[in-house]
Parts: sequence; C-alpha cells; structure tokens
Amino acid sequence: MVTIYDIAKKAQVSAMTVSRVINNSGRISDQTKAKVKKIMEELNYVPNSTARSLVTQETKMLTLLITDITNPFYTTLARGAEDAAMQLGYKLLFGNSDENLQKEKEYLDIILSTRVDGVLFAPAGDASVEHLNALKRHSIPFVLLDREVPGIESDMVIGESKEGARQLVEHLIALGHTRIALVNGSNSISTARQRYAGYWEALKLNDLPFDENLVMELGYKQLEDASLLDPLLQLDRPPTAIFAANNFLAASIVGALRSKQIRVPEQMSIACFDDFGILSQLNPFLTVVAQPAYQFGYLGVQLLVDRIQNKAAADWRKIILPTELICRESTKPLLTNS
Amino acid sequence: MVTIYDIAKKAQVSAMTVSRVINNSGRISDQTKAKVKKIMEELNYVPNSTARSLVTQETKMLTLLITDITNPFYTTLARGAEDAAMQLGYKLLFGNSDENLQKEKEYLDIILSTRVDGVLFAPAGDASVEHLNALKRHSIPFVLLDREVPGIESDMVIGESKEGARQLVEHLIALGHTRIALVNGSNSISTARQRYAGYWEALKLNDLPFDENLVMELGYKQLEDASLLDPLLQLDRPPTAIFAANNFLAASIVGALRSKQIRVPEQMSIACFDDFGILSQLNPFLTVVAQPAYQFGYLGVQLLVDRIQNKAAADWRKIILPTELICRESTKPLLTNS
DNA sequence: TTAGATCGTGTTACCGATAACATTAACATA
DNA sequence: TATGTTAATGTTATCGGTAACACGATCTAA
Repeated sequence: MVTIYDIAKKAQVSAMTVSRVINNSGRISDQTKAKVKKIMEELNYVPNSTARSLVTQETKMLTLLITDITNPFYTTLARGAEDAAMQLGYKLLFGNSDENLQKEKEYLDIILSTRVDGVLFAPAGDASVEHLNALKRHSIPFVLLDREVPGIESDMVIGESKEGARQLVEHLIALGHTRIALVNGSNSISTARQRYAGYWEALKLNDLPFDENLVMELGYKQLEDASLLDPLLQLDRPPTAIFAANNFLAASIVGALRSKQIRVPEQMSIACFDDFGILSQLNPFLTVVAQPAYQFGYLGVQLLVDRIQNKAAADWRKIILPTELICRESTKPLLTNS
Repeated sequence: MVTIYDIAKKAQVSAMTVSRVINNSGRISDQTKAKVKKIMEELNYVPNSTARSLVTQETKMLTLLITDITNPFYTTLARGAEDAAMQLGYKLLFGNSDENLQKEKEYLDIILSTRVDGVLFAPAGDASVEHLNALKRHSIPFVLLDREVPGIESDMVIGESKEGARQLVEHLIALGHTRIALVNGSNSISTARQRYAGYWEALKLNDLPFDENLVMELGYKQLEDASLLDPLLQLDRPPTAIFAANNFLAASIVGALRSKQIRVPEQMSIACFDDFGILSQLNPFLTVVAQPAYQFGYLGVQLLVDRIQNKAAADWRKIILPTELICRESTKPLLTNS
C-alpha cells in the first residue's frame, strides 16, 4: 500500500508537505503542489483515513441504528439519512435492532469502539435509556428518531403520533364505525403510547365508549401467527374496523384476515400508521397516516452534523414532522346490519 | 477519552498486558487479568478500533454499494448482508449509486480511503469495470451482486435472469398474449441483456414474431413521466401485456396506466422481475419473477468474508440463485377481441 | 542597510493500539 | 548446583497520518 512517505520520498519533499497538498492547507508553492499531485496520481495514492482519524479524533462516520431496514418507513428514512450524510461528507454505518434491547446493546458496543462521530438512534423502547446514557458518558452526540425516551434529553426528529392517530380514528368514526380495535406496538415505546392516546381521544371526542377488549398490544413487528388476532375476532361484538399502529402490523393483519376469509374492507376496515413506499404507488390500498420518512432521516443527519460540528444552539432541538391522512380502499363506510 | 495507557497505569501493568487481556491472547495470570478487567469496567474503557485498525491493517468493515436502498429487492438484500456481516464480526457501510457512474465513483473513493476490508458491489453497469479494476489494483476484495461486468473476474452472486424472463413471458403467452412489450433497464447492465434474451427466447420457442417496437429501454429507475410509455401505447397494434424488467419499472408503469385510465389487468396485463417485499403480503397484486433477495446479501457477505480471511478456494465462485414465478392478479387471459 | 514580516518547507512528537522481541523469576531437569 | 524451560510481563518500534513549532530565504519598510 502506498503511503504518504512514499509520495514524499519520490517528490523529494517532507511528508508534511504532501499532507498540506492533500488537505489544501498551509502554504505551498504552485510548483511543489503540482509535482506532488502528479506523483500521487502516478502511484494511485489514496490517503489512509484510519490513520487520519487517529490523530484528528474524528472518523467522519455516523451510525444509523434502526429496528429493521425492511420496514418501508425505515427504508425511506435510511435513504434520506444516507443522502444527507453523503452531502455533508460523512459515511453511514447501519444496524437493525429488531426492537430487541440485547441486539441494541451489541450495536452500542460497536458504536463505542468504532468511535463514530454521531448516532441516529431509533430506540427499541424506554429501556434504551441505558444505552443512550452510555453514549452521553462517552460524549457521542446522537439524535433520537421517531421515538422519545423518558429521561433522555437530546436533539430529536419525531412525528405527530397522537394527532395522526386521532385523525385516523376519527376518519373511521366518520365512516360509521363504533367498534374500532387498536392493534398496538409495545407500550414501552413512546409512539405506541401516543397512538393509544390519540385513539382514546378520538373515541372521547365522539362520545364513543372505550372497550379495553378492543385494544391489543402485539409489538411493532410482523405477526408470526394469524391466531394472535383471535381474541379480537372472537369477541361477542367484534370490531368492524382495526387501527394498526404501524405498517408491519397492518400487513400482518391483512394477511391474517385473508387467511381467515375475512374480506377487507367489506367485512373489516383497516387503517394504519406509516405508508408503504413504492408499494403504495403500485396498488394504493391501505388507508394510512403517512409520515415524511425521508425527512426523518435527512433532517436527523442535519441536526446531528450541526451538533457534531458545534454549529447547533446549546438547546436541544426537537423537530416535529406532520402526518398526512391518506384515505384509500381499505376503509369503507359501515353497512347497517353487517 | 480513556486509553489503554490509563488502564495500564491504574492497574500498574504495561499497556501490552492490558492489550493481552482485551484480546485474550498470550499468557496472563488470572490475578492480573481480573484486576485489569475490573479497572476497564470502572473506567468504562472501550478499545479504540481506529488505533487497532491502523496497526492490524484491517477495519472489520465492509461496504455495500447498491443502486437504491428503497428498491425492495435491495432493501431485503441489505438486510441479509447486514445480518451476515454482524454475525461474522463485520460492520456495514452502505451507499446508493442511483445507477449513476459518477456517484459510484464517489463511493469508490470513499471505499479506498476508508480501507474497508471488502466490498459488496451491485455495479451501475458495464462501465463500472473501471471502478472494479481500481479495487483490484488496491487489493480490496469484492463480490459482485446481481450484475456481472464483462472483463471482470470475481466472486459473485447472481440470479437466473434469462431463465426467469423466459418463464414469465411464456406465462403471458400461455394466457394468450401475442403482443407482449418489454420495458427494460439499460442495455449496459447484464441483467437487462439477459432478461431481453429470455424474452426473445420465449417468443421464438412459441413461434411468435419479434417486434422491436415492443421493446423499450427506459432504465431501471422509476419513470419520471407517464408519457414515456406513449410510444408503446400509441402503436397501431399496441401490446396487451407488458413485461417490466424490474419492480420499479412495474410500479411506474402501473401508475402511468392508471393515470391514463387503462385498467390492469382487464385492459393490460403486467408482470415484472423482482418482488415487493412486505407489500406483496399486504395486497398481492403483481405477477412477478421473485428472486431470493435476502440470500443475495447473506451469501454475498459469506463469500466476501471467506475471501478476506483467505478461506476461499483460489477459483472464483459464482452463486446462481433460482427465481420463482409467482402468478397473481395483474396478469389475466387475453379476451378475444379486446 | 537592517530588522521584522512573510513565504515555503521541514522536524518532532503524538494519536492508541499491537507485533516482535527482551527480560525476569520460578521451576524443572540432569 | 548449574542450566535449560516456561510463565508472566515489559520494552521498543511501528502503523500512516497531522498539529505545533522551527527554520532559512526572500521580501518589505523604515
């Protein structure tokens, strides 16, 4: 591997002079600069950023830690993050925690040893507080994405979960539904609590009774088994509409209902939080509350890099992105007597 | 930041002894080991992998360079790659080339300076040969994903593009279609050529005429404008079925047809290469030739790491993954006189 | 003419680990 | 008892850059 010393030797200058040419810093005569550049090209020299990082104490790398890149929300978020990182001169490492604290811990250790300059963190839940405090202890800046964590102050980019949920449930109510189920993520995740709150508020605002049997906490991951929904479907008065708290749940539910020969939306209306990326374009089907996923990632990186480069205000910044209700085919007016 | 010397000092041993404890190498008395470990925990010490990389000459990082993470095929592939990398002790950087050689070049430079241990490379096209040769020059192992590049010998994981295309087109033919259009990716991409060849072969095997007006090369990206399809739709004898060479094209085409009030599949059958991940579960609609995307990434990393660690045979290995035809709603028998 | 400023470049130390070799003490063996 | 082993640890050099400071040569202004 060619090093800066090889260049220096061949150009008959010191390594420092070569370094100055590489970084275009300090004063160099045009003549020397040209000579050094020529030799660097001849030898296909590429500076070793590991060595540079060791002395400058910055890696120009960020870590994006999400729950699952195959969730379309995070897919698009990741694209936004990568675009922003690239534009700002940072590389992006990524990891999937699968909503699992143990896996999250493994990534935390990697983050610490890799000495990334900052982290975009979609925490697995409230218990992630430990991991975030570890980042603080090690002075690694981070931005929370999508989910807040009680006890943690930081920059963050989140959505209007409560508002969005309320809006979506009111849409269902407007269609005549009164028995509306909520299939939710873990209660230890802020968005799940907020979506619950929005659901509850919509019922109250419309003088509908709250029935705890209509609320299930099944986690934000895809369901492994259609029977998980049975408690809901076998109620004496089953729901006529289901609000899934995220897209994975909705997809699982639609699949489960299909396997049970329950037609959507004729027999059951379905709606959920988060859209499906390109899929929606293909065959717009599910009524959703969409969030600007790309912006979550893009703005998240901007906040983070501002913080890293000390361009940020001392106060923590909290970006709250708007949701958008998109009504499609999966929600239909309730037919009387069905 | 706590360094190995801080630990050494506090434990009253040399840095080397601490290093041995960290790496569990060499001989250390249990007593010393325990003492050092205790102090490492007390001080929240995490070894600096940048420093380690500089001396060991390995970063334990891989780069995954794909065209677009939001393409469901690459999303799932990325997940497979990350899982495998994590299991094998590697971190994963990723980049989106957008099928663009210039962007690919920028990532190449990053790859070279970052000194990653290997690269998973889905090349933008045949012209990527230059970039791949640069990797060879710098002795950076790589595995080609999904696409071959003439003039490049390497490990690779690819699909049966020709076979899959033939199968899909024969499915359309079996439904009675004789005017079948191909909307293809750039001819400078191996998969596009192979899918073209499969298309052609299917026609020949079934004694159908080949009409070059039915073939369009629009690239593998999403179409910006529905009018791009006009040359096809405004033919005297327009097609009754369209084979889109990838999922992005199919999604764009379905969208374009919708905007033109052409119903799928009643007025036009559509099928494509590559599935849509979770979307397919949601609302299975498009008939596709699916590829095992997760395996592309997972096996790709395995090949790569074998190569990096010199566990691979000297010969290049070429994994060819099978395709699977999944017939869904977007393809229907041709009605006579329509 | 001469001191001080400026320009262009070099020297040295250091970032935080590890490889290779050196050293010491305790132990084993002849 | 002398010598060779072995276990446990230390010393030194090095990975490939950059920061900080040093230095000589040329230029500028009094």
